[in-house]
Amino acid sequence: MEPAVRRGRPRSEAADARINGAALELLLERGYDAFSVDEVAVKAGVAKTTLYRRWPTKDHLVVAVVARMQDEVPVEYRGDVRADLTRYLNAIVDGLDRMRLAGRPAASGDASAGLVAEVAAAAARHADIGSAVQAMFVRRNALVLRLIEEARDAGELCEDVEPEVLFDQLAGALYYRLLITGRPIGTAYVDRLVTSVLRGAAA
Amino acid sequence: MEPAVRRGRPRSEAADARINGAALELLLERGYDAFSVDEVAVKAGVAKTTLYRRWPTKDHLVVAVVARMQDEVPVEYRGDVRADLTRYLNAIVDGLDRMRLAGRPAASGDASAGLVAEVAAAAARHADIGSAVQAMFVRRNALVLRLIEEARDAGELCEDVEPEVLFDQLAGALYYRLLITGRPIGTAYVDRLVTSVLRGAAA
DNA sequence: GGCATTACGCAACAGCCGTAGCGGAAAGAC
DNA sequence: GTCTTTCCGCTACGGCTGTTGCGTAATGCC
Repeated sequence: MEPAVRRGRPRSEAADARINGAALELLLERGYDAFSVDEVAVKAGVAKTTLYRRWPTKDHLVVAVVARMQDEVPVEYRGDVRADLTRYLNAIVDGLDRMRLAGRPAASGDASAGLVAEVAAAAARHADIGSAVQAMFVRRNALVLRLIEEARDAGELCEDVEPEVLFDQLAGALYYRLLITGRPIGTAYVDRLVTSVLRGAAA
Repeated sequence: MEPAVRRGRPRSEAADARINGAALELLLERGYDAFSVDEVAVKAGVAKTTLYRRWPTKDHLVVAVVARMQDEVPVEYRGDVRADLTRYLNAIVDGLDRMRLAGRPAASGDASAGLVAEVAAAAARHADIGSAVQAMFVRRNALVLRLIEEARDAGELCEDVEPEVLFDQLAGALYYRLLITGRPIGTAYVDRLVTSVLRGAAA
């Protein structure tokens, strides 16, 4: 894809590192609105044009920062769909929780959409971000879809279960509560959700 | 709540009407980014300060415009949960579809988050918008929760079904596809979704 | 070494958001 | 009628986003 060796002067990796550090720090402590590209440039000791040479808009920068703080969630079928899905969903919730903004104390259990909502909005605003976000979720979800298929093949789930729909029910409920209704998401809710979803799918 | 009679000079209702018209038109044809408060003021023939006297930020104005284009979705239990829920969810999808931006052709069936994502982001940015949005959804969803309860009491659903969780699965899947994965949402998908959800809940 | 290419820092700019101050207009309160 | 309160239009402003132009630095290619 990308030519390994590019023609002119190479990008300063030191600048990359300083920008990433400054942007991450400022984004978490300020939130999207008060997060300013100018300030990132100053804090990183870099000209603003250097930032815009890497990301065409503030949205692209923010999404890149958020994407970088996403770590892999282990997905593995260990022979118990209920336990495996519960573990996975709880990991997702933890990941979302870690993306809460520093400023907002977020009364315990409160679902603070924070940066997730900004990423969704950025995806809606810019087609290229939308494609990238979708691709990321397709890749992540593929593992869970395989897990569901394995559980079905192992006889834990009905033959005619639709993995995609089943997963939409699980993940959708979480994101719906996070982004729309703002209701709390705890381990108790995850348990209730998995119970409700699996009741119709269990063999 | 609000004092019916206020003290000083009353707000110009003519200005209200012109602002609403101009804002709605410009928002739909431009999208959130290119939608400019200055331009609304010019198009409405009104000073910018008149706008900011009504809405403290651009986000508040946008959310107000979007809220005004939401019409009531009829919810009624007619004795067939599957049909009733399917009808309701399809109405939701239609409503979301109507909020698509004029500019984006949205390849048939494509879920274009458009303004929905912006409202979610605005809710995450401003606590007062968040509260208002949540209250709106609580009110809307209350009708569907009652529908589910009636169906349960009528013996169509299990005794121990949890209406809130069940509804999260349904609505969540739709918004998840719309906002996150961007996968298409059609009547066929709604059918598959309702089938999957009701299978575990049916008595 | 010389050339094309790309990155860097710096400065200036247009457009937008949101605020502040002003004179004047339209209502209620007395 | 007078006073107070609130709205209106106007102007100006600070801060942010994103762009442009310029001189300079670093790399590959010949």
